[in-house]
Amino acid sequence: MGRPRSHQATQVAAAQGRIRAAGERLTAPRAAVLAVLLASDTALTHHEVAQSLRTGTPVDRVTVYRVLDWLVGLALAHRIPGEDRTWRFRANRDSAHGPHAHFTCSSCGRTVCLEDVAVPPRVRLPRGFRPQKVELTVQGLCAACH
Amino acid sequence: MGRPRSHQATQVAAAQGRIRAAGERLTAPRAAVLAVLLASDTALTHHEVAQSLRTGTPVDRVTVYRVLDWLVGLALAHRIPGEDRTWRFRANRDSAHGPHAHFTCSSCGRTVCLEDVAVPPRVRLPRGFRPQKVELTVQGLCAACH
DNA sequence: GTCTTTGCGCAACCGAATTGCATCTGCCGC
DNA sequence: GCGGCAGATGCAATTCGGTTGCGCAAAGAC
Ligand SMILES: [Mn+2]
Ligand SMILES: [Mn+2]
Ligand SMILES: [Zn+2]
Ligand SMILES: [Zn+2]
Repeated sequence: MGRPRSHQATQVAAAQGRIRAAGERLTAPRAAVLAVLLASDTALTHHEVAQSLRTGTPVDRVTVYRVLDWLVGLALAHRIPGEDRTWRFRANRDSAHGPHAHFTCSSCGRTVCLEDVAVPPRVRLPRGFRPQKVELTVQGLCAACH
Repeated sequence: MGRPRSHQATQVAAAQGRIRAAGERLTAPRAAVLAVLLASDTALTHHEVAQSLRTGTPVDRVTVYRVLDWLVGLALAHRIPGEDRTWRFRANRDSAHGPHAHFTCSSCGRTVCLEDVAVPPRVRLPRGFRPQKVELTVQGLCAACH
């Protein structure tokens, strides 16, 4: 299901380029993890990432966690909180991508970015409250599970 | 900090009334948990609820979980997903309360309902996607942590 | 008061994520 | 190319929020 395994392999070079461009230390786990994210059209859990790496470049689960965090810190990926209390990760494609909504299928768990749905720019808060981040999440059934 | 302990005690009668009105079996843990929620002006984690019950009516943690779920099922409370992967719970005050946004302080963790901020009623989804629930969460600093 | 149904407490369990620490390795300076 | 060192990895153990199974207790119907 999904695209051929080769797609992920072709993303390794792209991943290496991005890591180098960020002026960061290039390692096999980092390139491999980022390549997995780049090859996916849905946001992935750490578990799904580790699974994808089983064949080819096995990476310790802890390292997967650390690399994902590191990617988020560098803004090479973003982290999406899930109703099931697991983070999901997606590579940031274009550098000019703003905060957007997310959709999670309550049946299959697939999470996709709704890139064209911006989060409400202004929310009325109580006096003295200062906003930092706004999260807009839609739960429902995806086209496949419909 | 917060209001006097007595406030929680005064809510026990109110809690009993609500449970009876729902036609459900009345037990000490149920009334105690709901009373804690009613006495709080912020949404509480299961841990905070259990903590509140330590003195007075100690309730097993599993029972707290089950009662909270049960309250949500009866629509006597609602559950708020948190960035820190813990649910928070708040009693439903007025019967006519719709879906609303929530605010979580990234410093002290306090979560409040933004009752007057409605979630976006319509979100543009990909073809074949069917929405079920929309969650709007703001993270930032509350007045106390500002 | 008895009976049945349902909730409670306890202990064990689970999965996601984190931490501590020893070892390894990019990559900078030479 | 060749150290050397800061920083990344792997492994084991741990934390933490939440769940499950089951025997016992008690609510409330009669
Ligand atoms: Mn996204
Ligand atoms: Mn609320
Ligand atoms: Zn689906
Ligand atoms: Zn605060």
